[in-house]
Amino acid sequence: MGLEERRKREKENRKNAILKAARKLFFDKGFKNVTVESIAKKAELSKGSVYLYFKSKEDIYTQILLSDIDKFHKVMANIIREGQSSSATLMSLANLYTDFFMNDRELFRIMMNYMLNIDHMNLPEEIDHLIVKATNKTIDIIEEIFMIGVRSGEFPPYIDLRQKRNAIWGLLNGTISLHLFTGSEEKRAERIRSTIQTGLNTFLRGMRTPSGNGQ
Amino acid sequence: MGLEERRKREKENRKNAILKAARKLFFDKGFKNVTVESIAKKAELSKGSVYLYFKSKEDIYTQILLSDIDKFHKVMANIIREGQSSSATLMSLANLYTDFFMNDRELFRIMMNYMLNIDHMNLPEEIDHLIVKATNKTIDIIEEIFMIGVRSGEFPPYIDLRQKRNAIWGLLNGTISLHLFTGSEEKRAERIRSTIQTGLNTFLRGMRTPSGNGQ
DNA sequence: GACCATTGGTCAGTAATTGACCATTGTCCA
DNA sequence: TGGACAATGGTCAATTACTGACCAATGGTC
Repeated sequence: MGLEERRKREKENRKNAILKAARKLFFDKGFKNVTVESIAKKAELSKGSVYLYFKSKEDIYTQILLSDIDKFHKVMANIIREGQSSSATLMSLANLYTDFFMNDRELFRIMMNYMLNIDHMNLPEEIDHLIVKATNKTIDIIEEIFMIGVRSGEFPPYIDLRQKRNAIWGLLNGTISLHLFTGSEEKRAERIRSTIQTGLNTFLRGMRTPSGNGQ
Repeated sequence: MGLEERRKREKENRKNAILKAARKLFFDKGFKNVTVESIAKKAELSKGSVYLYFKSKEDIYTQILLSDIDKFHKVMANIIREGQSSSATLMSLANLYTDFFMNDRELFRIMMNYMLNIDHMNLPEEIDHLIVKATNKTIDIIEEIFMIGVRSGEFPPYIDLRQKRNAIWGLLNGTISLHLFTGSEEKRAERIRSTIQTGLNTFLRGMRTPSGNGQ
């Protein structure tokens, strides 16, 4: 409760106000279409003040990305739980993954761009690396879930892990892409979730039935 | 959500932080024993800043008094309700009155001082006047309640209103004085409330029974 | 390829905050 | 009694935070 402490706290608050304003704008309009002036306005500050807290527009952007990637990892970290079937785990992964990117369209767009090598935006090396890592994280987790399923006998032992993993990853991201940037806001969450849920269920059923022998 | 508006809001917040800190200190220690430096510390500001928002220590004090007197009037304003016996009204007045001053000992002390002409503290004329007015307010309300009670037949018509009114006022403030500045904090509220409640009930019973004929 | 609009970034000017300092007052002790 | 001293209300020059007019670079248009 000191005086120095109060000033530090207020600085932190200012910075957060800018980040909050910027996040919303970036995620609504994308990096290029947001002006620093508009961020300042939304944060109820002057443009000059924004530059007291961040050294560039890009700096704001990368700090948001870093913090969101961090959140992403936290969300993904505890997906795999004891005593839950791999199918159920995959389903909860799909739901969490969808929910996360529903609230962070910009990050999704960026990850997709990286995946597709469209546009590396000239972000610092370090950020590049982290984004790639975050992108791969989901793939790794899906593979891990499949391995657990095979080990427990839930899935046949002869499946091609890589293939299944990629199919699921594609299903997830393809569906999200399709819905996230098209159509109206209304009931978007429901549409994505139900599409993914039925798709995933169908796929898993296919894996377990003898006719669809996992190949 | 403009920029000018934000600054205005923040000024208001600063001022309120000072008032909040000062109120607590004044009510704990009394005007004389509080230093401006201590107010500043508690509000996490420098002494200089306090003087940006208030022109003197006394100014802080009177602003708190004014705002508290205002609150007091708001609390007292709606005591009298249709369809409630005068006894019940008196009881709720007693409870509200007690609760109010439990949280504002300093104001109580000041009002008592004024009543007893002990110390007028050199507050501006205007404040003096308001404090006297607030003090008298309670007396007037008690009298009004008695009059309603007489009119409705709840109390005998021959009672001396002034006498009864003064007795109740004395009971209230005497009890609060006794408890508010002595003994331990623990269960103080309960002690005051129960003392006043039984005292008031006894008094009212006395007024209604033929033997205690209201004189 | 000249003009213009837009916008990222700068910086001199302004506002808010600080705390060392001063003047006054009350206290204590010789 | 009076003077040394501590405590504290109030001031103000120095520091820190914030602002917005301005500049330079960029991209679009005719």
